[in-house]
Amino acid sequence: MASNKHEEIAQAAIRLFEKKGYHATSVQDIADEVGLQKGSLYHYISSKEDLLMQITHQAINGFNRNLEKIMNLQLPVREKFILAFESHLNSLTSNMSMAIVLLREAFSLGEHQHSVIQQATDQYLDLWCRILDEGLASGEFHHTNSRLTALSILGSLNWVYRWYDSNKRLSPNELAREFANIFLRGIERR
Amino acid sequence: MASNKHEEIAQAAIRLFEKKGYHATSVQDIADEVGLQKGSLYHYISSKEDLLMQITHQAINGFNRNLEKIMNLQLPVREKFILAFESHLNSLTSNMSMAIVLLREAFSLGEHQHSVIQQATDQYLDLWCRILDEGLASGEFHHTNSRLTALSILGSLNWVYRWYDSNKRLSPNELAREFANIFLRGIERR
Amino acid sequence: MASNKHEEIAQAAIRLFEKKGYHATSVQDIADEVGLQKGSLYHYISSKEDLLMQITHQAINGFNRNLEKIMNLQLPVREKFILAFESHLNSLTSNMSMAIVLLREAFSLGEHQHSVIQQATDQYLDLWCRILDEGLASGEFHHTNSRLTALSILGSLNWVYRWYDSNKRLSPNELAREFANIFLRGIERR
Amino acid sequence: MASNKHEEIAQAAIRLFEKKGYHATSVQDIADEVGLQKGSLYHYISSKEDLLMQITHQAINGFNRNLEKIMNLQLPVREKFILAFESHLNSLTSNMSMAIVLLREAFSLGEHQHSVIQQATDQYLDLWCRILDEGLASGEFHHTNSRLTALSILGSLNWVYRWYDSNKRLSPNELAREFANIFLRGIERR
DNA sequence: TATGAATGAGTCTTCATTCAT
DNA sequence: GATGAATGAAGACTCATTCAT
Repeated sequence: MASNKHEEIAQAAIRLFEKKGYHATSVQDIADEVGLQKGSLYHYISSKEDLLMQITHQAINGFNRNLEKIMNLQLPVREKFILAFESHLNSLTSNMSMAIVLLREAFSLGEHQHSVIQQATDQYLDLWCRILDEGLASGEFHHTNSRLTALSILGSLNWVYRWYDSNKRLSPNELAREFANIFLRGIERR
Repeated sequence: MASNKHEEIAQAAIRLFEKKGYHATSVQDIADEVGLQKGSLYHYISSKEDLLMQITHQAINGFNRNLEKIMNLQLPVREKFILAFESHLNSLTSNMSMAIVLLREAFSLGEHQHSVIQQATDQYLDLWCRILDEGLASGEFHHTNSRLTALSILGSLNWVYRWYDSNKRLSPNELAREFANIFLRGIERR
Repeated sequence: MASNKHEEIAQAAIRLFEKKGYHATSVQDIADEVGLQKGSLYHYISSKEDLLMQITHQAINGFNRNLEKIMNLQLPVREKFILAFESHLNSLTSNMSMAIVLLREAFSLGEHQHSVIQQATDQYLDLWCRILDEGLASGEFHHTNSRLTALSILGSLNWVYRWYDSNKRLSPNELAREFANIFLRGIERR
Repeated sequence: MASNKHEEIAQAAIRLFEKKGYHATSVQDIADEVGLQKGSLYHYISSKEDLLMQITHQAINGFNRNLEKIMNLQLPVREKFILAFESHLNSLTSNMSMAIVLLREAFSLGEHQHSVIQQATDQYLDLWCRILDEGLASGEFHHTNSRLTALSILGSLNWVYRWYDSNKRLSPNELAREFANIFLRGIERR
């Protein structure tokens, strides 16, 4: 379990990376935010990049864990499908900054680290494909290229951070249902 | 009209910004790519940020122009809708690097410049909303929150740069039709 | 008398200073090697430089003590001369790392500390001069500038750490006799 | 041919590396010495280590070149031998600072770079061995382990930087002859 | 138009040392 | 004795930009 300070630093980094971007955030900025000297940070992190890695890793893992839980439920595909939308948007909006860092800044990781995140992201895509394939197998969904459909869905959902305004009327769950409906109509057998 | 050299520089910048990201690309990198000295670049550009601005501006303008052309056609909404998908994906894939810079790096612009791009992006969203509203008015599409639907669509389409592989079987137009179908089924009246 | 821990730390420092050099060795490195925390080291040492001082001091003292013992023997100069070579190379090779730290890193000491070492080193040179002068007085050695000769000898002997390989065929005593022979022939009266 | 500024920087570095040591000399120190900003130095050097590399490389090359010239002369071995001593001490004392950097600081180079210098140093040793072998072949020198003898000689000569005071009565050539005599008597056939 | 020298602020990171617990 | 958090100065190096030639 990470020390309080470490968590505090991570949270500060998330805030700053979201607001200014990874590259535009200096280690000094983070230190200031936490009230430590630049050098002192290095008791808790090994490098700025490693900090980004931890954040993005934690973020993608959250998405994966939540979707896996849903996959394991004994429910009609249709309901799983809707829950998946809800899960994604709840993960996204409940810690929007972290999600933004994942979606926008992971690219700044070094090749190796980036590939680790990429792999976890691919896993997430697979989970979505599995839902679609289940629906196909059960006859509830008509035939589609499930990977393409999943990518379409994920695009819609991930784009949300670019425009979602949490003070607005739409709750994450409401939005999830709106989006789910569009896609459900698009793929359900009539 | 931009001199040849200026265009050459812009192209080099696009390539590099796409490959390494805006911040990770140095002015030196660009100069090397063009075969000029760092200092000489400044005869053609006023700043690195300005270069990014020009690229993103040109990119978003391309998207807007192409979609406007389609809007002005005298065609059934359904066909306009499909053409819009094709237009977007052709713009995107025909100059993927530029589109990537737009979608991924515009955020690195200063506040003011960024807001200019944002405005053009909002315009683009409006065009999509207009298509959906047209369909609603003509009775072809059933009632939806058109802005939400447009955002869903744009999310799907813009996400494409994250996974699209031009060497793969799917042409931009094929992909456009696949995506259009999903959304058409989602919003067309039965 | 130094505690065990203190000795352990000194030994670790010797190893590390020899391998990486004084400047390139961090206090952290030493702490790691001993299995202590950085902060804990300071119960045993007062500073990194002081550690170096102790090591070099101990080293040069060893050389001096051993040579003094030989000087006090009642033996023909010729034999003392040879014993001196043996003494030097035994001191050097029996704790090569320490000798290397003395010969290579003493320069990193602050001015004052360095001068203390320098003084002890000068003493060592004097002992060698005395041997040569004894030989001259007894008529065994022909006339030379004894200081110059001593410096020549010490150069030969101290250079040994740069190339001596303890796994090689040559034992320190064998090497001592080889070197002693060269110089004996060089200075002995025919 | 190196620009003036580059040479100026190298000279400043030599002075500083000699006086304070490589590690204790900061890039700032060098910049100050040359009257440039820290950053400006990097127009001329690629790194501090590279600067050290250049200096040591140039130094060892000087030693090698001079000794090679002597090797190619048509002279009795005895005279070559003496010339070699003179050559070494002239190289050493004519640019003492540079020689000191070579002898004392080359160890601070990274493994790869250090091995390059080491190789050139080994070559230099070989040249000395060849002189001794020539003397052996011609019957002028009696049988010795030439490598050991060469190492003994080089030790004597390289140690000189530790005590030689140029304001003192002894010129490099005089010193060379003193040293050469010691070793000549040590190895010449009677 | 093109150069390349120069800047100076800024980057991340390291490190010897101190000190409250 | 031992810890480990904290410091603060210093480290090498990068970079966008300017400008005299």
